[in-house]
Amino acid sequence: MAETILVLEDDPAMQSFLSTLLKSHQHKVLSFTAGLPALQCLVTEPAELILLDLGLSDMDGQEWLQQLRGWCDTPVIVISARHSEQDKVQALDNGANDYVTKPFSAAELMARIRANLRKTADVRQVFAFGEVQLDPVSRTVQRSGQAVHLTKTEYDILLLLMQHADKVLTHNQILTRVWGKAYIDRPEYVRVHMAQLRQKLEANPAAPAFLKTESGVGYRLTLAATGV
Amino acid sequence: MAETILVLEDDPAMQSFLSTLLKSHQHKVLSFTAGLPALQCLVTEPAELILLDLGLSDMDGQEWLQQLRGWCDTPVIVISARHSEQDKVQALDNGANDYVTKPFSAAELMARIRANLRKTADVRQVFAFGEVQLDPVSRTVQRSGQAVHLTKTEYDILLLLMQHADKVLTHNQILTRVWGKAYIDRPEYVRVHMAQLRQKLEANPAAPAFLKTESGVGYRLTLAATGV
DNA sequence: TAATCTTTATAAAATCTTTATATTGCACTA
DNA sequence: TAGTGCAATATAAAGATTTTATAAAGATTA
Repeated sequence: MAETILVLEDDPAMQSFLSTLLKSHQHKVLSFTAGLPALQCLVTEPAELILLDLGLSDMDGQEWLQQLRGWCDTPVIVISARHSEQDKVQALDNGANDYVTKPFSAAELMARIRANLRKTADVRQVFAFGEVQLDPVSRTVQRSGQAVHLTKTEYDILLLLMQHADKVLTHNQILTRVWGKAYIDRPEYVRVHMAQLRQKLEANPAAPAFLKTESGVGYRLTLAATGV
Repeated sequence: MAETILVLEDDPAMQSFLSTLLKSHQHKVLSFTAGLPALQCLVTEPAELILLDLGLSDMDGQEWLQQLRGWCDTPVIVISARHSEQDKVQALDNGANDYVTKPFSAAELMARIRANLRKTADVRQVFAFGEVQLDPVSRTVQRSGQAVHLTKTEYDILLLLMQHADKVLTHNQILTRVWGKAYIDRPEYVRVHMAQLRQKLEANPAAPAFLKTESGVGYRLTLAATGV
């Protein structure tokens, strides 16, 4: 499964079109027609990219974008029927990464999605920290050049942390992404597997330099080693 | 002087138009009409962004892009008279970050340039006062460039104060937002944690320059340092 | 069977709450 | 205006609680 994409689109026909298109490219799709539920979803279920139609019914799309940018820097591609220069400029200055006007070609949209995902990947292209390297293509992990065997769960957690490097992932976010929504009251699952990851990847598991605990919040993978 | 932008454009009229436009927005402009000199220039003189017209005379623009991406990940905005879907997709997949077709509006181009510069500069919305910076996306706080560890409660209080900078927040408001409505008769909770925040963030905790007490009311975060 | 995940128990760490004491701010009075 | 006393605040430190780390046993899966 490729990257998760959240689609916030009012019109059912367009929503269905986008959903089909994205799924045919192996993306996981989170579909929303109203702004508030979409924001709430993003808190627990991080997406790699957001498609936003400015014409929402429950709130203004520009406002939605501003609110989102207060805490989330996931790439946003705005899709809009509004061709006016003012709308474009406002959306881009509100933090949108791209602006596509209807009608658009499916191939172009997908290319723009790839371009914007690449950028995220560029930033996180550093699928490495300290002596550890992760190759998402082969699903393998090396430490100081030596292959390290991770179980599926361990690998999934590590990949998730790396995709959101330097950010805090809450227990709920990790549980939702790795185990599923039904597991949000089992933080001990995360703890046990984090301990395993530290055993396998940290020089001193008792004083981790990269796989950090944020007490009361969750875990964070820091790319630059920090003493304490 | 703002960011340096390299313009690779064949047509003298367009080259001159872009150059004037960019300079009027305080950018430093490196102008080229041929591909090879532009590549050579980028080796020694790094640019923050590249505007590329696909219709070059000495080589194909798509090829130029491929060559560039072999070693350089500076954002590229393609400007082209070619409206065909195939050209767009190819350019984006060759590593372009955006694609603008002629004719375009100057305001839109500038907005797209800002959007593409933003991610390089990683200019997220950060709250700041004095030497302290708070990044809500990564949930981190720095003081004079050094990471400062705040507990969950300390962070929650600081974020709340920053979201309402320069305004007074009463004990009740802070208690309600951070602990919950049941805690409105425990002002001592706030006091203890405010003292902690001052220890960690103020140069002289006993005479705070930013985290101010409003006796009998609550607390205020002032953005501009004040003596007393 | 071997590998992995789940569950449990216990120890350790981090954080929060509570308390005590010192200090400050402020209204009121002489 | 200076002084007095009360209320509000600052702060350290102890105690209590929550959260986390870790090992290891049991359950599950392939």
